[in-house]
Amino acid sequence: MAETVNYDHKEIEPRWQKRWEQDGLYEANIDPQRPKYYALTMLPYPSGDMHIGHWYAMTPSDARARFMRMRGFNVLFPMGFDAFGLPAENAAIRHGIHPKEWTFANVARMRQQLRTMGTMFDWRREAVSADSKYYKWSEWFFSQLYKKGLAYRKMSPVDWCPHCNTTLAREQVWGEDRHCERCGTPVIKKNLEQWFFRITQYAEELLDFSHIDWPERVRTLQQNWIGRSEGASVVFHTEQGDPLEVFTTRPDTLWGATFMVLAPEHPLVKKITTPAQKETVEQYVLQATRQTDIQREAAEKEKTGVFTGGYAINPVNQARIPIWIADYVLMTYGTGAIMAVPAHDERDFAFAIKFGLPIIPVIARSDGLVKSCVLKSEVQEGFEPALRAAAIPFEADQAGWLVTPRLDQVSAYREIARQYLAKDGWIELVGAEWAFIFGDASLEWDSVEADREILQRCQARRPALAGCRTVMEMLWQNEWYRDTLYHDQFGMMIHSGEFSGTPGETAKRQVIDWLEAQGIGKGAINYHLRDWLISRQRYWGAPIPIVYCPTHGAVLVPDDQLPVLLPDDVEWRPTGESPLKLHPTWKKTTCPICGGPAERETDTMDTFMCSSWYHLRYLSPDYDAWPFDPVEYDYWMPVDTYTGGIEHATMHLIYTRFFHKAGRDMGIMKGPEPMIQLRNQGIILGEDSEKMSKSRGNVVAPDDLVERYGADTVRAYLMFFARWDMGGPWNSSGIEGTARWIRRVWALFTETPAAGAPDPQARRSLRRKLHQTLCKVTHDYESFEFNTIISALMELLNEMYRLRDLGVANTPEWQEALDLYLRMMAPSCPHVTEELWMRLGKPYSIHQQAWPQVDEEAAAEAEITLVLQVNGKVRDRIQVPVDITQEQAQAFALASEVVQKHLGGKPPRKVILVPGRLVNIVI
RNA sequence: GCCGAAGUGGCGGAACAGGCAGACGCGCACGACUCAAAAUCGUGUUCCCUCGGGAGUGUGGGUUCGAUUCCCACCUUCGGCACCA
Repeated sequence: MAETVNYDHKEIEPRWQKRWEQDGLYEANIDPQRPKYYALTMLPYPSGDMHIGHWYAMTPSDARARFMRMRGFNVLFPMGFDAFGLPAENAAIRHGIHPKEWTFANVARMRQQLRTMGTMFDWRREAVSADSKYYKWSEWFFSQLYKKGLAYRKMSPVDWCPHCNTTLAREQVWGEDRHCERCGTPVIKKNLEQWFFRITQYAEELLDFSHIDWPERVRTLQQNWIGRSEGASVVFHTEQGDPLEVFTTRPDTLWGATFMVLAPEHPLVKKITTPAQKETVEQYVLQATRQTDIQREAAEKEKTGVFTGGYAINPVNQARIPIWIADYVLMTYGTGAIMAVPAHDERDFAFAIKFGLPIIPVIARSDGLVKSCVLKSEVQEGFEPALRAAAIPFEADQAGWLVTPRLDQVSAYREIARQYLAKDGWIELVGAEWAFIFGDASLEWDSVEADREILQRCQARRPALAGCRTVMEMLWQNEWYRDTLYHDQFGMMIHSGEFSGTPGETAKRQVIDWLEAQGIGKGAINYHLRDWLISRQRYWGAPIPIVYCPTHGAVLVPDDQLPVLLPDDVEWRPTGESPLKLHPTWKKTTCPICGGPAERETDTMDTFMCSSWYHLRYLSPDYDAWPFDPVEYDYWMPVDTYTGGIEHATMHLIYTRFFHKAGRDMGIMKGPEPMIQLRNQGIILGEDSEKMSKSRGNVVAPDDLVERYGADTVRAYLMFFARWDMGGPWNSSGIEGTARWIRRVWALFTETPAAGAPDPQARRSLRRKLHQTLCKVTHDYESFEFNTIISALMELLNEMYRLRDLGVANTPEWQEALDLYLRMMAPSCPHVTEELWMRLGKPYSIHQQAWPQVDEEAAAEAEITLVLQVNGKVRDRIQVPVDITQEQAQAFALASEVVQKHLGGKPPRKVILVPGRLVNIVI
């Protein structure tokens, strides 16, 4: 064996990287003989420098792709660049470099850095989205979507970043202050003609995750984002006779709809507003549309709104109810109009209390809570003893009684109330039971008319209530009642005509059926998901292949004229307008239909459009007849394993699914989903536990680490230092552990074995540990538990060091251990294992070797440690053969001195035997 | 407010399916080698203790012979959504 030399990553790593590239070791080609495996990791944006986060995302993914390759799969593991986007333009503005130049220089630099990681990327398949031979097909996909009616243009209020001078998609607006994802500037609303993709058409299908193995977290995020609500759409009519459709999730509360609210932008607002209200309404509308979202937020959710003067008819009970407008109703959801049920909707309740609109409870409380506050002046002597006699719970104070009858005591309580009521007094019950007991009558609070009558009677009796506009407002003044007045639970319907008494479980369904039978409404489903806004008023993106002709309107650029190329000579300084708009000639063109003069669309596409199909371009980046080579597609697709950050859950990961499904419906793609298995890595924070950022100065530069420790050490440390899906704060001293491990591997594998008489026991131990480790490492690679892979290998190494001193180093078992150890280590540390593999005289390359098979027999334990417990506490441990019988185990346990001592002569009451693990003696 | 994830030594983390808590590593302490340092190697390292033991996986309860693991309530941290009718 070669003389011992020190481990020198600087010599080893570049040498093997060069050799692998020369040999095309990682080139993946179609091979029908072998099962394919498409491993994909999210492509980076070429921001200039590789971040440790890129390494964290890519190297464990690479290790797993290598593992799959050793397991016999034909693995495709490609890489590319998501190269369009704002930072290129911002850099251009700041440093005066052309975005194209800046981007491609960064791509070149990052490509270099990526190569130092020792990954198995097949670079022949690299794709760069800003390359015209790539974006030609992004444009082509736009055309396909347009032809299919999935791309459309509309005037729409959109989020606009005043710093980036562009619109943003809903998911690119972050945080409570609604700031731009890229630059942090709070966004404003603008009304613009914009292009959208009709992703909402796929909302229902996107909720179906049955074909994919994705983390629960991602599925939940997508589910919430899509936000499906089941309910009914119900048609009200204005007094003028115009239909006014609303969506509600609670058709069972229809009888409690005491007013309606329209979004300020609602088209009917003008028509229903009465002359008297005209000015107020116009002012409110103006103010609402002018306000930015931040201003709306700043209002602390205090409800605002104005009455239009118009009325609608509630179709279930013909009640005439006022129509208001308020900005808490959004034009973008449902129909932009709601029926307000203030008794059972929190927002409507707040609005009604503020503006004095009537609130009628129509759903009974299901918790049975009933409250009745009785003032001394309202009752005669004997009230309290009567309560006591009936065992009705109450608290007394100077002013009176706070009575809380149980539901089964309510009728008894009503009787007492009637009996002891003072002249001109009244008593109310609130909560699960609503009643107003006057001397001459008990009034049901079941309609707006009843509300008025009850209020009048109360006000007549107590002038202090003169300021109250509704019964609920009166009750609301009593602090003690507050938690009992409003709820949004399902429950038995009350005050709802013939539906009163319908139980909560079936109410919704029954009302929907009835609405359908009556022809006034039907079951309906609504989604929070909005159509995907793709227009960006920027230069550095794929052009939207549309031409505007004065006679023919928006016309697609014919496929044979694609790509619409970006001009190089643009003025990119920020003006608030798209640089393409300011270009002197670029937008001037001719209409593809009539040949007359026409103008190009000057907006470009959201970069998420480009990244929605990059996994297809990788298949054949130079193919020019189609976005991808169908032969490659049929072999490689779908992606078997996709890895990347969870931050894309509601952006890229929804878009790419939509894209695939739309493509499938157009006959371009195949199968239900583009990516079968998804796994997310966590985020590495700075050593200060804060997000890494240049301004904080806590950024960990991978290049420095590679220089100092080598790529293998950095790779292993990234696998070892945390659970991969969790991430966590970086710890710079921890890497010493993996560095030491690799040095110890190197030392053991390059030393000349000492002669010695092999101990048969040690030889067996070595094989046992070796195959146990193999079993664990195999399992952990399969389930992405990278940290325990490295720790298992460290354990095995420690054991090998121990056994080496017992003379096993000259045995076949030792040779087997060296061989398997390197194979197991190869995916995580490709360079050092290749080097040691060569030094052991084995055939090039270790990365073309098969993953070893576990020898179950060798891995089996001969002896086990039997834990002896007394009353569930560990008292002793003994070594016993694995095949020991239950009786023997019990006998051994009782024979233990320590156990006997703890038994203290008492007989065991019970003995629990867990085969192969423990004996628990209960006394 | 709603939804989700996570709380284990000084630190990162481990524990298959209810059965030995703290694997592996960092750090630290002591020792060996060295003139010395680095590197390397060895030993120890949850806490308390009267050296018999006792306590201990965010907190408080519960189920069980036995709970980091299951159930209930709560606290803290992180992430997402947020006037979505």
